[in-house]
Amino acid sequence: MSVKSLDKIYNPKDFEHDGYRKAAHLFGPTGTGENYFSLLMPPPNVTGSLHLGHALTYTIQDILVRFHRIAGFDTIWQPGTDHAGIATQMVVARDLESAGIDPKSLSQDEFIDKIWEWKDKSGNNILDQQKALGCSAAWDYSRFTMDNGFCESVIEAFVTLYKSGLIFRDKRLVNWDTKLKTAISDLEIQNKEEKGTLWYIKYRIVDSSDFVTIATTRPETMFGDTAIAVHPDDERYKSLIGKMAIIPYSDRSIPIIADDYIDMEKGTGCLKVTPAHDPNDFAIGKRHDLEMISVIDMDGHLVSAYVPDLLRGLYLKKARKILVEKLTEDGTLTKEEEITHSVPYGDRSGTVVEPLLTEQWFVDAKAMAEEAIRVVEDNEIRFFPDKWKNTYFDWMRHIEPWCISRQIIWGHRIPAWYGPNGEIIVEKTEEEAFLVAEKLGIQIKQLRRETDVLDTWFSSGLWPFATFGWPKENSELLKRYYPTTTLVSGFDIIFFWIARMIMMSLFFMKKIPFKDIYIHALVRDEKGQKMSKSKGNVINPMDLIDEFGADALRFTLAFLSVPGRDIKFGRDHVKISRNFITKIWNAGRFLQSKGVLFTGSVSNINSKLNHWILVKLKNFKIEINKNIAEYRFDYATRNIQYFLREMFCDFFIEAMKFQDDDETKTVAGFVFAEFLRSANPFIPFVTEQLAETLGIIEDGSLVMARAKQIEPMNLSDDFEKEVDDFVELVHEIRSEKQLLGENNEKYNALMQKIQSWPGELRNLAQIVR
RNA sequence: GGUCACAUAGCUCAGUUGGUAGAGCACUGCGUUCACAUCGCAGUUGUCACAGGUUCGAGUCCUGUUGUGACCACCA
Repeated sequence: MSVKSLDKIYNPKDFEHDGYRKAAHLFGPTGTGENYFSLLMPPPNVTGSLHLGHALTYTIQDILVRFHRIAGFDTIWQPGTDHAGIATQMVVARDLESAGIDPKSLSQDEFIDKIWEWKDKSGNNILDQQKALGCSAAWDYSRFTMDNGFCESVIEAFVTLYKSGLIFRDKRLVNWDTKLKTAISDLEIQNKEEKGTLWYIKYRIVDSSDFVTIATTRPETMFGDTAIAVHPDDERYKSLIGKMAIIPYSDRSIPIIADDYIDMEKGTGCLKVTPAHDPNDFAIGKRHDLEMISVIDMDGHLVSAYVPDLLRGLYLKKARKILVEKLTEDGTLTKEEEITHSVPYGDRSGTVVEPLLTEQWFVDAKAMAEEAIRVVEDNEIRFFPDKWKNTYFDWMRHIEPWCISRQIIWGHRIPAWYGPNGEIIVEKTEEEAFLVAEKLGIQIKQLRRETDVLDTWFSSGLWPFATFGWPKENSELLKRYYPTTTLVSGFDIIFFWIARMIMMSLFFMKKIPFKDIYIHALVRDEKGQKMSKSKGNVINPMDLIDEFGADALRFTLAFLSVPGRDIKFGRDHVKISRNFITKIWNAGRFLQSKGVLFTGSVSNINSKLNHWILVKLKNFKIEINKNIAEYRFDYATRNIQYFLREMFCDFFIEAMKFQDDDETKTVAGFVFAEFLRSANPFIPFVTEQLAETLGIIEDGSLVMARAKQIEPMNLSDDFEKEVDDFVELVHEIRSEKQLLGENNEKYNALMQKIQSWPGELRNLAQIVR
């Protein structure tokens, strides 16, 4: 509904805000002009629906984009979605199950088709919600991390990194998710504090009746032990070093070795070393060149020829229970102790993660991190707030090889082929791989294509340049909009995404991907607790938009965005914002009823009142521009409130009721129009609706998004102080009247003063009332 | 164990180079006068966590303590 007259009170439900639809074609880049502003939208997972965290991050991004667009920058806000490998595959599998379909009964291709179906449905859902929030992204340029062009980018990146020696294949200890049956990276692990048991177990010394006692929380892994380690200076065990010990229920004997890593205080001071199933033991194993014996399979069963028949093939938990019973029975287990320790869980699956020895693909992150650290040290890339760079450095300086292969089906398939004798061929296409194979004398039918896919974050890491057409040589978008200007993100993906983008961009583009990184807060509930489905305290932003309007939600989120502090979000805040937006609406109604014209030019101002409001407007614009440039959106919303309420409504509009000559009306129209422009990034729907209805912009073509910046006039501050004094006197008189009534000496004196105020302002004394 | 935050009115929070403590909500009183009751006008509310120090002067700077939270590492 388009309103010509603002004859009713603002209610978000009454307006469809079709200004958004009309302006949508203007959201893309123009490709012209000197300055550009380029912003990447962190691609939401295709599985997702909008939550308040999204609403916050998109609001901040849209504020930046609209602000720069209005200021005349050529602006691109690059949107898209992420295929989110594991997460999506899980959600779709669950969806199929609830529809009575067993995902395992589908072929791989059928399953992938189902995922694409889901993606189309879910992707649109997110898009609609982003639009409802008012996001002015370059929708026509939207990308998906698995669209055709992006697939090419990923292949190119992988092959280039491989041939540069930065991607390698290796047999290492990786985090294995026994439920999803895939490797996952260190970042995808959540450690949880848990109660557990520490078991003390005796190992007999070979050719002796003596024992050595170790303490362990995982007795079932003892069949993979290949040493017992003690500290070289430990007087208790010095004499044992070099001797052999026998693993219970096994005829296998293992050496007792000395290693500095051992802590004499912990447990018994003797550590069973299981290199294939523990990262620290793996390191010890490497140092001492120990055998690595795997006794756990990829489903989480205890397997291996070294495992006694009784336990072989059982799930770990079951095997542990039986083993502990047996050991207790025959006195090999001497002590049990309750302890709390932390246990690694898979982020997505929620099951215990097993360190397993498998062949995987890795990125040599250490090599790539060097330059990525330097650009932040040298302030080529800056964090806002600054403190986050410490978090970044901390991780980057201790970075480990990044495991990028996943044993799932939804994702970018690794472009590698294996020959019959362990040859590895990595090429962009099958044809090229075949050519290489021929040269090596390998028959094509002997080649086996890698089935693993890449970690989702490998493709997301290419987002800053792949979205703009890389590796195409002639990409105009890449030339014009890379590097991007700013990145807006939550702290939770500094490692997952931001660090990877910086490393990838520096390698492939030889230039930083963005100059500023704005890290926003986490949205919590009113009590400061994390919002989660299980707690039932999740607030759906769409409900808030329905009830209070997107403008109110946006304004609230910006208002609460204090750097370095989490947001405690309550719906009362949104209501307050809605009330303020009503205030703007009503100011517009008043001006319209006064017959104000909004297109007049302002020059040769005579009235002090008008001069005053213009100075206040100028200051307001300076302040808000400064605050947005410094990412202080909380201050900016306060600027908006203060100017509109205290300056414009409470004094200027009230004064207008006694001074409504043509000059004042022209100034009022000018000031209000300029206010709407400044507030538009925060309050797009209502400002656009008002601008259209009041004739500030041409009807039917909402070019608010491209409004010309009107340079602040060269105003002197001459009259500012006098009117400020006058305003203060008005407050003083009202206060006096309220406290002591109208018949007292002080009140009379103040009234006398205001009524004999020299010059123009005397007429405004009536404002006291 | 390491790192980083935070602690200001009943509540949520500002306080940007050290100079008489602020806003909104809540609460109290008044008010429907040419926008606005989704409102206006006016008012009440503080050992700025604690203890020291620097300074003419500290919410602000320094040290320590307590409490809360986050992240990283370790966990035999």
